[in-house]
Amino acid sequence: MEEDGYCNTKLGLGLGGETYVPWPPQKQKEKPVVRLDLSFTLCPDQQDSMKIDYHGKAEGTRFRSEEDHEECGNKKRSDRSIDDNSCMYDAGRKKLRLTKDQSSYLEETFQRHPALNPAKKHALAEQLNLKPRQVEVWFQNRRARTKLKQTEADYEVLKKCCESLSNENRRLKRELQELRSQKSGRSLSSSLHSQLAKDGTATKCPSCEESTTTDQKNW
DNA sequence: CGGTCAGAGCAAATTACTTCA
DNA sequence: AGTGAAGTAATTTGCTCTGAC
Repeated sequence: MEEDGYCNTKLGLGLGGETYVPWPPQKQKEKPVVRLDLSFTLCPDQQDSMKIDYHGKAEGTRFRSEEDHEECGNKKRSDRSIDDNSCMYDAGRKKLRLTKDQSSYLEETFQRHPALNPAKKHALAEQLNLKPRQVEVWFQNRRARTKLKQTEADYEVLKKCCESLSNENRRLKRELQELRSQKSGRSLSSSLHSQLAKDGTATKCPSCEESTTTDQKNW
């Protein structure tokens, strides 16, 4: 994207090869000139890579099909990273550790607004002396961490909910068991009768007699 | 106007490196 | 000093969306 400054990258790549090709290509049918790998055989050490943007990819460039990457110099899709990130580090992947200041500033920015637009990305990158790609990756990973944390939290809530429902279920089953045993021992009816005899206020529901038998079936 | 393509962004999964107990 | 686990930067893959042709 031009606003991302990758237009320059593409021009720069052209310099590494034979002939200059204007960007964008005049005709869509013309094969795009891709010499990214050749242009980046020399890799600066990490210190330098912090200063210079070596993103060879027009950021986010994707080969959409096998034909596509054949057209682009037989590069498999799995080789993209080499070109795309154009050897951010030496052949062996070295991992940059963000400083506390960088991390906390990114975190602060993320808390304010988790979305990242190109302008913000570049501003942050410049501010923190990082590459825009690094800022982008940080935000992607940060969103993934947030989501993971949320999933874990949700899981805990659901687990607790499940536990309490299970407990409630057990309690109700026990209660039901007790009621059944009381009924079968007629303890329920006798206690009811004695209660009636005592205060004489309760009136007996006419349906009770029959419901006793039907309830038994339903349970 | 609909189809195609390239470019960009993102999520998810994975890898690989660093740090720390 | 060696090691495994945890954290995280970076990569890969696949998908969607958008704009140009």
